[in-house]
Amino acid sequence: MGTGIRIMLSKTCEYAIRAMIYIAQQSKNGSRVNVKEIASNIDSPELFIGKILQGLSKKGLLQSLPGRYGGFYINEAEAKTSLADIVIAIDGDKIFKGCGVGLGYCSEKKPCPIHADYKRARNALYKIYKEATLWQFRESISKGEIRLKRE
Amino acid sequence: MGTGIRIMLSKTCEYAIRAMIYIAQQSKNGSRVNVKEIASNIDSPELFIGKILQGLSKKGLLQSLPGRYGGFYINEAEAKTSLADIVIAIDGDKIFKGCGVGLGYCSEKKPCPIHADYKRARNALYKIYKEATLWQFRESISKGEIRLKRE
DNA sequence: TTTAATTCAGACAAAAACATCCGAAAATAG
DNA sequence: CTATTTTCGGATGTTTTTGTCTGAATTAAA
Repeated sequence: MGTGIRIMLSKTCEYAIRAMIYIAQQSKNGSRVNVKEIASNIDSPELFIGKILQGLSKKGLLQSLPGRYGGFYINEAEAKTSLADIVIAIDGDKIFKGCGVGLGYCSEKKPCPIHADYKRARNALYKIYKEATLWQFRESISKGEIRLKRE
Repeated sequence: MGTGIRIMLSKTCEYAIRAMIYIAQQSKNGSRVNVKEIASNIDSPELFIGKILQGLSKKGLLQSLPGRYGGFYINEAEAKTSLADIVIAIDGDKIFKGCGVGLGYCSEKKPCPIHADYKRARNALYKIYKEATLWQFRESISKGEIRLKRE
């Protein structure tokens, strides 16, 4: 039927995060990567991840250079970007708020039955995404601890 | 751009949960409610919530009776249904699993950098939905503590 | 300066989620 | 039994998300 609770990412966010992690890793030695290479290394549709990165580039989350031998890269400052930053760049920050049952009026003053517990759990999740930086993932990849392909 | 992390519900789930809470409340005195009444009380598209409830009825989460003076209702046993039960009926239980970064291979043996923290937060959320029953909401509504309309 | 390889921009296309329509079957009051 | 009101089932329509195509602008090597 529907899509339900998605304590997971939209495709767009998943692709964006994986691509950013990959680019951050490849940028260590200053090299640029093009969308073809990115797509094949993170298992994503090539033209789609291109579009997504163009958007993130406009917002200053990474650098891009057109033309031959061009591509995308992430500098030292940008490697401090958190997963929460990426999510917010794509969808805005309203997704880190909101009622657990979808009631618009729900608030501290008029809480729904699960309001307090839910808020605590949701904030914990936000903290996790906020503290996870590209830099941190870069280390993990170098050690061979993680892969960016889907399987 | 995309949809991002949705620590919130799809429309379908939101409608389903609000409708179930409303029906449970109205069923206290044994009366049935029809889709028109449900839709107007929870602010949802009438024909759409009808379809959703038909599905939940088939799965045994509530009762339905066709014909004049028919409608939907929830008996005492069904009032023990949790929000997690509703979500699972609509989308299956895979949504309560899955990696926080969307990596298919991510597991205890091959964890992504946020695996452990994320799992803890996700499980806390599941617990909240699992422990929130229709019965519990029924009490809150009677006391006038919550409303089911969107605003 | 030419050429090849790339990002960029905007239109287009496909798939999934959300929502509606219509006619049939069922139930009940009168 | 009849009339009325409801759910049920399947097709259809709309909107959002996801994914693709095409051509122009950009860059640097040769």
